[in-house]
Amino acid sequence: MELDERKKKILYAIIQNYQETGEPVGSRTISKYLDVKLSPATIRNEMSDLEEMELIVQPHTSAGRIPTDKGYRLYVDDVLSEKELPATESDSGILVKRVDRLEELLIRMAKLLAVNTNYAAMITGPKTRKVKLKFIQLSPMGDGKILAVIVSEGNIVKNNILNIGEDISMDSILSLNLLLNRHLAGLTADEITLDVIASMKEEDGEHREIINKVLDAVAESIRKEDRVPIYTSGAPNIFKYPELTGGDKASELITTLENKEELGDIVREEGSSGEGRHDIQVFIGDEVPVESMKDCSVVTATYELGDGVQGKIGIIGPKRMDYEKVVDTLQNTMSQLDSIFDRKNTSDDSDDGGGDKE
Amino acid sequence: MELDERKKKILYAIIQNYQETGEPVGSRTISKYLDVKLSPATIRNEMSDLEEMELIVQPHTSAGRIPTDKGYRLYVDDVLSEKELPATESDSGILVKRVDRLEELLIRMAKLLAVNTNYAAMITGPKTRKVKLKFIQLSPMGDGKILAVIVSEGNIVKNNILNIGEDISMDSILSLNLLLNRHLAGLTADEITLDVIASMKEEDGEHREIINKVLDAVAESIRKEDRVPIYTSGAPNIFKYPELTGGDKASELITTLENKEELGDIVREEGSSGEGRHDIQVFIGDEVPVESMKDCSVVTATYELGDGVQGKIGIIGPKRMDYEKVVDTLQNTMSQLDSIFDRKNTSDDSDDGGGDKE
DNA sequence: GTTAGCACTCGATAGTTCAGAGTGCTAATA
DNA sequence: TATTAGCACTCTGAACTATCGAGTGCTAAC
Repeated sequence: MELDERKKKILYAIIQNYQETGEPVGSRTISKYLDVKLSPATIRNEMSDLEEMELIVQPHTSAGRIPTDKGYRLYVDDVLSEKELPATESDSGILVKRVDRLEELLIRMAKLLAVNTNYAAMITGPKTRKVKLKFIQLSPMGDGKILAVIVSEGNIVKNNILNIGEDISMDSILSLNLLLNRHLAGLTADEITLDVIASMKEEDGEHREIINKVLDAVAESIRKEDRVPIYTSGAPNIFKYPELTGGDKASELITTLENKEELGDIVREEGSSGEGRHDIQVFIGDEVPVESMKDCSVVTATYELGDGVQGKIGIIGPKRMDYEKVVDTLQNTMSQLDSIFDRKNTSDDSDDGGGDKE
Repeated sequence: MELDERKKKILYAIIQNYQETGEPVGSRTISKYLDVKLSPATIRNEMSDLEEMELIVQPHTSAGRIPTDKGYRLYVDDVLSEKELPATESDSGILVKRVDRLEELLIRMAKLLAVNTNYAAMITGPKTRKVKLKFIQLSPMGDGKILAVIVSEGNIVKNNILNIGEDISMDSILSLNLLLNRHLAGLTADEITLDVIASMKEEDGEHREIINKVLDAVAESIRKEDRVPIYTSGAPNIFKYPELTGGDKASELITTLENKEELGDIVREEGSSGEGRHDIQVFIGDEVPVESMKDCSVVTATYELGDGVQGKIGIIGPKRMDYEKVVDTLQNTMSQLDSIFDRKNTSDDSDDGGGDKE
């Protein structure tokens, strides 16, 4: 069967209507909704065809129709591909201020997304293994411990406390700092191999033993960090959509969003429709690789903070989500993240750091 | 009216029964439940009295009784005051390993509490304003920025990126480091007043202007940190208690737990029943100072990581929560936190840092 | 090809009935 | 005097029924 222009129009009308109401939509409604004048009966005939094509279904006889995953897929692919890059700068300026710390920025972004879209939002930290090391700074903490501050490209700062077991002289610390930075600056975590460490060990002067210990600890702590953090926000938004809260669904969804482990499956997944810039992907219903989200759709996008530091951002909502708006919002957010980073050098004053989040 | 021993027994039986089932409990049930033999009729008479005393109520005529807030209060005060400090070391050893970073430790503790109790858990970071500064380490980052690493008593590490606007020489950094540590080490955030800063400014040698800038930035970033972070875990546990999920309750609760701001009201509150060590407090129903939690009870405790570094930990559940178990669990957790800190010096190897959480 | 008309289906809502749990009261009992 | 048995009464929740209305599919007319 052919999907002609009129059928398409009707399908989209159904999708949009269902988007707003969450109720199955009938032929009479569409008849009034469409710009061309068609009687309900005609619509019914067309609907019957659409149903045969598996683009819409009836939840039960004598209810209106709702779109199937396949119907959504068609709509999403079609409508979103026509969209130009919006390049609307909208409100970027207002939101981004006094934030210098990545973690907090990401959490804030997620929150913003959730509020703007009325869906749940998730965001991952950047994959740090591909980020270049800027410098390392060791400081003695007493008690046989050393504080290692590791700063990477993009001013991503990490603290590790190394437990060496014996105290170390100030001189050794200083020469270690020099040694480390001389060898490691500019490398990514992936590039810091055992060979590199070994060649550093060759070079050290006195205190060979303790220095080796420190080197090993530093190397390990740099290389270990492979689990990217995931933040979520707006989980309670799902309560706005009755189709997501029936039975135990709400509970399961909230659990998934709180635990976050499974969410990793989404950001790892290669979506079915790569969408140009920012690599926007749409998962609809069963396409979502998380069991508790088979009634949801997820839209993800990739942000990049220069130098290949990239992460994912995602919106989780009902299948009848407003895909257009979500994609717009995501693209906007991306632009913001990009621009924050671009003007990083000219950004304003200091801001707090520390392991706090609210 | 007098609350004699028998009435008390019946009240407690009602509370315990209701705890298990979540259903109103009738006279026949209690009659079978009690160790002494009493007919349902007798129980009914007593129940009638208890109702008059506002310790129990009927949700409707011809349903069993459920305890009122007042009834719970009596029970909690009575039962918990009789408890000895358990000093059960139980399973502390297993859980605490390879954690050296406070944030992660706290999150893990919250998760553990949530899993063990089947309620929701919250935990605050320590109040850092009262923690003594151990040392400060400045490092140049380029682009007119300086990384300030601030280490406090208890190895609480914070990074602040200071935006000075102009680059600064290595020499200046070194002398600044010396200056800062000479003046500030051992002081708490509260003690670092404008006077202290002023006296440091007096002392500097050359580059007076830029050094003043840095000093101001450092001082501000130390003093600013007054919002303690709050972590939660196990929010989805509330779905296990139907009385918390009726209507919009679940949504509101989850929202509160996600936003966390309001939770601050609980930890700030002075509870009505200070309970000896660890300062355990129980809020029942209306006593909870958060609107969306008027159907809940909250049990909080204070942990202390030596040197006055303290924070709060809390369990949020239905009013029919198992108070005894919760208090036990909290006390256990406290002991663990204490002991972690005690043996901090002998703890094992390094662990990851970074702003990650899962 | 479109539309009007009509019989039909089915879900949701409201009303009804009914069984069961639980009560309060009264009178009998120890 | 305290306890208990007995009984009438109340109320909830589940099951069942009737009804309404939205929406359909089909047929026949335009």
